[in-house]
Amino acid sequence: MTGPGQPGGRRRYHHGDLREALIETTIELLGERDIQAFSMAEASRRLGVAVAAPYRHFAGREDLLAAVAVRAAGLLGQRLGREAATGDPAERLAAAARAYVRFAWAQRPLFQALAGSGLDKRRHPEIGQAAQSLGQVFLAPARALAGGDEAATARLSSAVVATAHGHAALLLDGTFGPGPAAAEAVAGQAAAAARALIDGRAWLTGPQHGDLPPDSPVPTS
Amino acid sequence: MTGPGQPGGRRRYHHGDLREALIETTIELLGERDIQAFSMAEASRRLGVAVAAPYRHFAGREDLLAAVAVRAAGLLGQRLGREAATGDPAERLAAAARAYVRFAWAQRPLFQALAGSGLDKRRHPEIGQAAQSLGQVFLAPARALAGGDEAATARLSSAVVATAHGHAALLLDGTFGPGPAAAEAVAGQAAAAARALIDGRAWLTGPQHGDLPPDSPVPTS
DNA sequence: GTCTATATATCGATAGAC
DNA sequence: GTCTATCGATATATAGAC
Repeated sequence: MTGPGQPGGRRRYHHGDLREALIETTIELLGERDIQAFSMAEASRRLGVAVAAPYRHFAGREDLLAAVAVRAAGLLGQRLGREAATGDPAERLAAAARAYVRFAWAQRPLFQALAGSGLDKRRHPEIGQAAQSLGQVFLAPARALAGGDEAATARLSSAVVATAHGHAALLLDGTFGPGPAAAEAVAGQAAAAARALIDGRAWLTGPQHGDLPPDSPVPTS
Repeated sequence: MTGPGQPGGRRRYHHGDLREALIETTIELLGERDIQAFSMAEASRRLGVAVAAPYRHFAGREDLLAAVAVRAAGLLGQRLGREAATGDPAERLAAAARAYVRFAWAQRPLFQALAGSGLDKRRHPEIGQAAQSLGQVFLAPARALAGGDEAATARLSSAVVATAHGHAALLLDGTFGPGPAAAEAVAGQAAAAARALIDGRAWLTGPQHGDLPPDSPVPTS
């Protein structure tokens, strides 16, 4: 769909769904440079539209990134549901942790829009809403392991989510070393850590620590 | 030390250590607005110097933020060393995880400069270097628990660091709910998760997963 | 309704004067 | 070591063409 060589860059967009084109181009750009360096102007330039055109569809840079984050939450939810669908509860929880890290690596730009964009969650409740269903993938097997105790369920689920998130964040960080070789190893580490947490979950369900809110399972900025 | 009311903002700096003043003002600004919104110009304005002055001391925005990150690594290392100094190895590891989360909450701007600034680690090796000593606080007790097995030591230490980091990131994210009430509860959760990981560490030391680099313990961007 | 053209303001960074 | 002046790039807002 690239138009004939206009001066000043490829013009892949003519007239159509600019909103959708902007989301796709943003994902593309997030894969090339840091999310902090993303700009509406560059997205406009790549699409061959005026820099002001996106403001007809998004109030600003934050709104566009929030739309990408919502999309990321949906895709991550699909992947978690797919990879953590079978097995006993412990296996499903470990598979969810592994899938979380795998998604962060394979879809780095999307994951960063969801969990590393610094978006203010209160100004973009649609992200938290889209992420809410993600938490169910962790909560359901945790509930089975906690034997119906909702407080214990929340603590186990939160611990596994935090562990998976921490592994993903440090992997993208380069803390676990460069290169794709580390990715699958870290995903396996996250799954193993989840199994370890399950084995030692008596520490999590003890009465010595303050309660956590029961519905707080997913990163959003 | 505020000078007499000059027009256009408080002038706290006259002639002296501009480099140090910039680092302190940057930390102050990071506490007021998002790190993404930090600008050299605003730091200059607040100090009452020209916008070009900082470039005598820092090559650019990234260099200034990297200097703040190095300072953050030092302070975090001090706090970890202080709070994880006593007790048996399991207690020290759990205390390190708790202290990690507490630092992230209490020194949010510094922690974000260290772990959430998106700095390219390869372009700022001094950050990784400053963070290296941090890893020792986790590695030493992990080594005692792993009985001298270096691969097992690295896996246990990495898992605890990742879990602590995940709890800290989601806490700052707002995922665990707003307000300072959540902070200490999450810190306790991270400590409990560390104990659970230790209890279930047989899962981490199994031969079924790929090795991780033995010296990769700390977040840097 | 959708997009272009344009104006204003701010930021990062550089060059040269003091 | 700091300032003035300036450049290029950017976000935002407005007015008007299609």
